[in-house]
Amino acid sequence: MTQRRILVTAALPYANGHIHIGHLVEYIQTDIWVRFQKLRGHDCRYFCADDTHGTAIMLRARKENRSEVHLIADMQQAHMRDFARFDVLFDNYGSTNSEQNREVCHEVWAAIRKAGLVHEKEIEQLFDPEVGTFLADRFVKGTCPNPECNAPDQYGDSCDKCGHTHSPSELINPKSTLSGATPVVKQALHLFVRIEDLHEFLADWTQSGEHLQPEIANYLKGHFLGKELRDWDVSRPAPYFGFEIPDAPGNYWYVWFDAPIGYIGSTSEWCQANGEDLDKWWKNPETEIHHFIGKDITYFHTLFWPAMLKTAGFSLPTKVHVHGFLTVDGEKMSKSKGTFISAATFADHLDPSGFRYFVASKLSSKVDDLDLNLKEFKAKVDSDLVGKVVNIASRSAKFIAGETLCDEYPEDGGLFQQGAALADKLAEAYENCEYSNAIREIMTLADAANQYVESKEPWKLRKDPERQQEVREVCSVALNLFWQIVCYLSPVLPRLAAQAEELLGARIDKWSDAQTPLTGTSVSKYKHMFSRVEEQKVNEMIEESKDESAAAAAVDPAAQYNDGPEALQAEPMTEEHCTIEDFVKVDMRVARVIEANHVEGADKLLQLTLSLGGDERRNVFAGIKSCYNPEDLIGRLVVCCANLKPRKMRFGLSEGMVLACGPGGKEIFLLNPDDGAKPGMRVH
RNA sequence: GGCGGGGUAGCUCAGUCGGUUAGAGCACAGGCUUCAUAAGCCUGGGGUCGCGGGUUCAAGUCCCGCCCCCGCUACCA
Repeated sequence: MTQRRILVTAALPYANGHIHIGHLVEYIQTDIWVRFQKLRGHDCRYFCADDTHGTAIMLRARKENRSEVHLIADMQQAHMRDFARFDVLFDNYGSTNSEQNREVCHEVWAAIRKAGLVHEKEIEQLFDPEVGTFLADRFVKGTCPNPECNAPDQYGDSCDKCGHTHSPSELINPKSTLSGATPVVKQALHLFVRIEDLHEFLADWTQSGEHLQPEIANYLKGHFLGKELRDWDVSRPAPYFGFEIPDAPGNYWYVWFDAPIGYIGSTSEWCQANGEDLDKWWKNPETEIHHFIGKDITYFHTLFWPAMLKTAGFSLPTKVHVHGFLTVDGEKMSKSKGTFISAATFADHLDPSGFRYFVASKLSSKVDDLDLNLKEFKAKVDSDLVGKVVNIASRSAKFIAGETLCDEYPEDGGLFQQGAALADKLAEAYENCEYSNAIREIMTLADAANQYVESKEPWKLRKDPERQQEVREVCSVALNLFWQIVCYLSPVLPRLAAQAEELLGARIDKWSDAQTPLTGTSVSKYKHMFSRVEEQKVNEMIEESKDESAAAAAVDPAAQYNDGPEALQAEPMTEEHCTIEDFVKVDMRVARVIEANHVEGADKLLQLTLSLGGDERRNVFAGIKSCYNPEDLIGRLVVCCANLKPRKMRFGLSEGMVLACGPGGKEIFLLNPDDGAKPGMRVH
C-alpha cells in the first residue's frame, strides 16, 4: 500500500463559547478518522484552530472590559483543555488571529482582486448610534413587517412566526439588541466577491460525484446552482475585530472569509514549527484534503471555499464530509432541560471514552442527525465495552498475571484468523466513515471471544495441577483476541488501547498489528479498565447543565405545563376593552361539518358545509388545509361565526368563519365544543 | 409546495444482484455457569417488513400511487 499524504480539518469552533457535546461529535468523528489513517501508516495531519473574529467577540470583550486578544487566548486554552479530555488530538491547534493566517488571507485576497472578482457596493445598513457599530441582521429586533403577522420581537432577517423574510430596515419599530437604541440607517461601503463568475466551475466540482455526499450535491444543485449565485459580501466596516483589508483601509474581512483560511493558517503554523513546506500540503495535487463539517455550514465549504481556493491556486478539497446535528433523547439540545451539555460538564461526570464509543457506534457517512439517547448510551457502554470487550481481559488476565503469553500462539479453532480476516472490511468502513458498521462487526468478535473462554473454562483447568499449561494457552488465546479487538477499536478508544498495551507489554502502532498474535510478552497485573455508566452521574450531569433561569421557572406551578410566552408574543393581547354589546354582535354557533372538500386551485383553503341544525347550512372557506384532511373533518363539531358578512371569494361565496387558533402553517387548531354540545347552540 | 432522508421485533438497526423458514444487539422469559466490574454462555417468545396496486416462478428488495415521521428550503394568499 502506498503512503498517502492526507490533510484533515474539522470546523473551527467559535471563540465566543465553550465546546459542547454537539461540537464533539464532529471532532471525535474526525479524530477517529485521523487516528485510523495514521494507524494505516499514512502521513496524515489533523489541523484545527479557534475562529476568533467578528462582532460577537468584539462586543463580548467590551462587555468584559478586556481586550479581544486576551479573551480569545483564554477561550483557546479552554477549548484545547476540553479537546484533550476527549482524546481529540490535533497536530496543530491554532487561531485565525495568527500572523500566519493573516499572510494567507492577504495571498488569497490578492488573487481574488487580480481575478477581477471584487466589486464595491454602497449598501444601507442599520447602525447602533450608542454602541457605535453596524448591526448584523441578528442584532436587530422589531415587529415583523408582514401586515398579516406583525409579530413583535423578531430578528432582522426573518420572522420565526410567519417565516417572512425581510431586511432589518423593514422591521417596524426596530431596536438594537446591544443597547436597546433605535438604529439609524447608514450607508456603508462593502466589498463583494462575484462568485457567479465561478458558477460553471462550482457546478462541475460539486456535481462530479467525487467530493461530496450525494445528498449534499443534490442540495446545492437544487438550492444554489440552478440560478445565478449571489455576490458574497466579504467586508465589514470598522469597528470590527478581525483583519483589516490591505487595499480597503477601514474595512475588515468578514469572519467567514478568514475562518476557512484558518485551515491553511493553522497548517502554516505547524509547518513553521516543524520545518515543513506549506505548499507541499496545500498546493500539491498528491496531498489529499479532507474537511469534516456540520450540515449548517455546508455552503460556505462547498461554494465559497472552493471558489476561493480555486482562484488563489490552492488545492481543492478531496472530500467534504458533512454530518448531522446531535440531539439528546430525540430532541434538540435544550438549556432548560439540561441537555445542552458542555464538554467539561460531561467529562466531570462521565468517562469521555464512553462518549467516543457511543458516537462511533452511531455514525455513518450520512448527513442524518445522531441521537444521544441517555438510556441507550448507558446500555451500549455497559454491555459492549464493559460486558463484552473489557470482560475478555478481565476474566482471563489474572490467571496468567506475572507470566508470559505462550511463545507459540496456541490452537484457537481459527478465531484469531477470523478476526484477522476482517481487517480489510473494517478498514473500508473506517475509510468511508461508516463507523457504526465497523463497531457492529468488531462486537461480533468480542462475542466469539467470550464464547471461547466460556467453552474452555480456564477457572476449572487451573484447579488441576496437571493442566496449568492449558490455562496458559487458553489465556494466551483470550488475551490475543482481546488484543486484536482493541487494535481495531484503537482509533475510537485510544485510552483503552494504552491500557491494553500496558497489560500485555506491547505496542499498537499499525493496523496490521491485528494480523499477528502476541507471543512471549509478559502479562501485567490486571487493572480496572472501564466502568459502567452510573445513572446517578448522568442525572447529576443533566442537573448541572440546567440553565438557572429555567430552574427558577420550575418552581412556578404553571411550569409543569411548560407553556411558553411565544403565543402571546406572536399576537399581543388587545389593550382596548370591548363592551358586552360589542361581544354579542358576534353570533357564534356550534356547527357540524357535514361536507368537506379540497378547493381546486387553492393552496390553503378547504371548502366546508356546516350544519347549524335543522335545515340551516353555511358554505365556508377555511384556510386550514395545511393541518386537516377533509375526510377527518366530516361529522365533527366546530364553532363558527354565523353572522359574519358573506364575502365573495375567487372560489365562491364564504358565509361565515370557522374559529381556530395558532400561528398558521402546520399549527392550526380548530375549536372543539365539549361533549354534549349540539349544532345551533349559541356561544356566550 | 420543492428537495433530501427515513418507516423491518418493545428499542437501536443490518438485510448484497429479487432466491431457503427475514436477521443481529439491547430489553424480556427460562435454564446453565459462578473465572470476570451483579460480568458470561445456552435456549426461547416476539414481525401484516408503513398502506394499496403492479412486474415476476419468486418482492423487505424492482415499478406506480398513497400515508406518516425527520431535516433542509421556498412561495402563494
